Amino acid sequence: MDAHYSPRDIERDAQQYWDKHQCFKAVEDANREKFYCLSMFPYPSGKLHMGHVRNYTIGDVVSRYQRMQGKNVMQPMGWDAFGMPAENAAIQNQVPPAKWTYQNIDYMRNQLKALGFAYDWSREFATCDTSYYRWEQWFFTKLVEKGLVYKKMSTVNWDPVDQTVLANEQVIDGRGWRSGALVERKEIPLWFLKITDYADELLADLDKVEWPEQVKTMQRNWIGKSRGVELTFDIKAKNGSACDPLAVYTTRPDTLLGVTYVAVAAGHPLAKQAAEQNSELAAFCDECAKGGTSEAEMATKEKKGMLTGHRAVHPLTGDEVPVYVANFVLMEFGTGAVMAVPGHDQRDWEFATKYGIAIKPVIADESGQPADVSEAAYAEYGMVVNSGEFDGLGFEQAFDAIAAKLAELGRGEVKTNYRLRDWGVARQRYWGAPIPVKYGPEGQTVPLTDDELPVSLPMEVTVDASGSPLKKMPAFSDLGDGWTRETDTFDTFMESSWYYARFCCADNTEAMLDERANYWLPVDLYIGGIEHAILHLLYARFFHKLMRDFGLVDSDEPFQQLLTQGMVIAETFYRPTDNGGKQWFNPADVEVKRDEKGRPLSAILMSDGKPVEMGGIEKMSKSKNNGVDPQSMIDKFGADTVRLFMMFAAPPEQSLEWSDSGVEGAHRFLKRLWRQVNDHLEAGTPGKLDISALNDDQKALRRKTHETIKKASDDIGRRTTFNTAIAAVMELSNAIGKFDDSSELGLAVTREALEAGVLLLSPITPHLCHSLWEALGHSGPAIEATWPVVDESALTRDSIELVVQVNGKLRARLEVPSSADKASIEKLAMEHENVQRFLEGNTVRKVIVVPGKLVNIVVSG
RNA sequence: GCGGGUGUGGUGGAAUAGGUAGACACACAAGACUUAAAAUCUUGAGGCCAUUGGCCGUGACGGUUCGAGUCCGUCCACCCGCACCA
Repeated sequence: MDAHYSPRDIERDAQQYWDKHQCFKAVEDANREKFYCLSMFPYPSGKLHMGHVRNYTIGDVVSRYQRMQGKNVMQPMGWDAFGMPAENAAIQNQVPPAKWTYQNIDYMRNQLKALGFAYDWSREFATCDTSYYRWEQWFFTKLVEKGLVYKKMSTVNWDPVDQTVLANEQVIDGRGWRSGALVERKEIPLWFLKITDYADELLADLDKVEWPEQVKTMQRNWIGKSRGVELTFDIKAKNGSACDPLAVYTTRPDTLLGVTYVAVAAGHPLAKQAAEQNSELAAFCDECAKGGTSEAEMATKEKKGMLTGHRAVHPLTGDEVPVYVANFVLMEFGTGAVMAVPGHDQRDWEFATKYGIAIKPVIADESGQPADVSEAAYAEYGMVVNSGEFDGLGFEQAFDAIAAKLAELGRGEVKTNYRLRDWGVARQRYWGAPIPVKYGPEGQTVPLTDDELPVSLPMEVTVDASGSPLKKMPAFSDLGDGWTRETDTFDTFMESSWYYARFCCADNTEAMLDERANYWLPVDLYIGGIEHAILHLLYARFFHKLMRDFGLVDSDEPFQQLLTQGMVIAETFYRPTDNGGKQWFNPADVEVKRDEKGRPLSAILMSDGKPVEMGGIEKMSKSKNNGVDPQSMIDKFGADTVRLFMMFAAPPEQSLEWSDSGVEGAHRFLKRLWRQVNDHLEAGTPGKLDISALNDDQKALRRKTHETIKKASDDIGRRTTFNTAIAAVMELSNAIGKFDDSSELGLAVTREALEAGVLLLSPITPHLCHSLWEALGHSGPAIEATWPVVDESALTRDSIELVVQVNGKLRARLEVPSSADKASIEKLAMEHENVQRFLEGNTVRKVIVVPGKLVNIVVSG
């Protein structure tokens, strides 16, 4: 072998070998246990960033490990290719989105190949391929037939200057990112999928998957199943005209007697009616329509309200309470109105305090007295008070009694509610899959038939910032005879909701899915960023159930096990632009000045030497331009070093602030391992590994070898903590370095240690290990080798170290025979000189012996 | 604001079921090799005091326990998500 480690050559050779032998082509085989390992496919934004490298290395390590366990592994890769950045690039650089996207794909595919990921490239596709989205269009028309699709009015962010719909991301401080205009909320008709029909199953089936508990919790909270009461207040209109009763939903009917006002959304009929004769109120309602639609924006903005002049009649007491319009109540959530109990809801309390509305406590605190609500609301459950016939009841009894009373009066009923809302899938954008619907001259809405599909997106297009280009293309939208085509396209979450299934049979031109999907599904391990914990994963679960109910797949859930990778985050840098926006600069182009403790103080752009603002540390993204391109690191150190360093930096689930200091250390380790194998081969030919003839040092190294196999197997196979597996192999390498024995037996022990180290590392640094395995004289490639097996007999020790504590503080270390019993350990511990010092003048109360670990002597004076 | 998470040396992190805090690295320092540098190798190191050793120390403050980085409570900081970024 070459005495010098040259990644460029060995990585090329290994990749050529895998390619030539089609090592990673996955073939269905009913007789073998399958393992479908999937990493979330990337948006082709231009270049890979470190978050991708982390994600895909994790997937590759697990795939290669499972392969060495004898599984039939499938690891595909593709492109989540529709989305806004392609349109933004088109506006900026006049490149058609398709061209831009496919160019990016070509570049990024090469980067993935250079990193040596074990993908079955024969299954690759991009979601912007007509051959992919045509099946999505087809499936959508089937969902329309099943009644799972409907159209309704919905609110979007409207930029009045650019005359276009904005994504939430494009609304910054309530203004359009490009125009700087104040964003308005606008109602337009949009297509929805009935995900709420599946809310209960989506909740219940979380119990069937092996996902991190935190992700399940987030999904449960998102679905937000609650039991409450929907009730109505009669309305006495200001001008005496007739009004429909006002419906509200509450999970706290026990506090019903504490209602002191009700609030409605600005778009609520009651608000509109009141505003007709009240210009001040009309102005307030207009103001409520300003700003973005995101929930975060709603929840953080100042709570404001205004009296409508209407009065609401309490359904139980008959008391009248005022009706407000409030900017935090939204028409599309629930009934568009809320009852307010300022005594027992903090938001209501703040609103009541601001507008001088009465606050009435109707729940007792721990003392049994009405809760003190003078400083804050009391939101705990407790005994009902100040509520007439319901006084003295607890939460459950009060809930039931008040619900029963309302039902008896015909004023309300118990209702299960979900926070989850139906999925709006229509986007007013060009670069997405066209929604396969047409509209007739008499206002008909008709899904396209099979022979009218697919609807291909026109590729020749001019994109500007003002609305969807499809709307301006009669060649696309005008079907003749008064018929027009839908110009909205699908939410890109649609494509990412079923791509995992299409990978199983990506070459099928006759059907969306075939039997191969049932061979591979569910995905055994799905790996991706924690930022997808709710939306993408929930939509994909929903889509899977839709496909199941359509007979396309057998399973209930798409992803059996989930590994949520922590974000790779980096500092962001920007300069304000003239229209109030921000121009973001890449960390690679910025120099940061730090104080003596390493904290960043200020930053300058290297190209002009002028300062830039620091925008905080955030996940690497295209929009904030803080993605670090791995390419220069690959070029300098090779793929194995980048993979090793990435896996060594932190455990997968932890977020990771990017810094490339330390990458040299990872490279140094690989060079050392290379040299160790080389030195070993030059030292002579090992003899037979005669275990019974080993001396103490040989036994010690052999024990280290098998301890390492044990730890690394557990770390990779069960814990997925690759950093500790790498540390263990580094320890083994250090032990080999200190082991100086070139006897035949010594070389045999070293050989066993080196071979174990090479195989344990091979999922992480596959190219290097491919070469080393060959150099160690094996005829088959490392990827065909089986995972090393622990020899339990090598793990035994003659003596072990125990620590002795007195009152929990470490006072001595003892070397005792492994066979020592508790009594003799206790005796040895007591006799230790330093322990004696702390026992002196004290009485021993208790001695705790934890076998193999420690002795704790509890004393008191 | 709401939901979910994280917080350990100068830095990344380790401690897996409540039992030795700081494994393994990075950076740093000293030494070896070298005309020199790089590379490589050896050694050192949480802080404070000290001779064996001691005291303090895992974001802050409390609690449970023989024993807490780990469990519980309150608070602080940061990260992720909040339905049109993907």
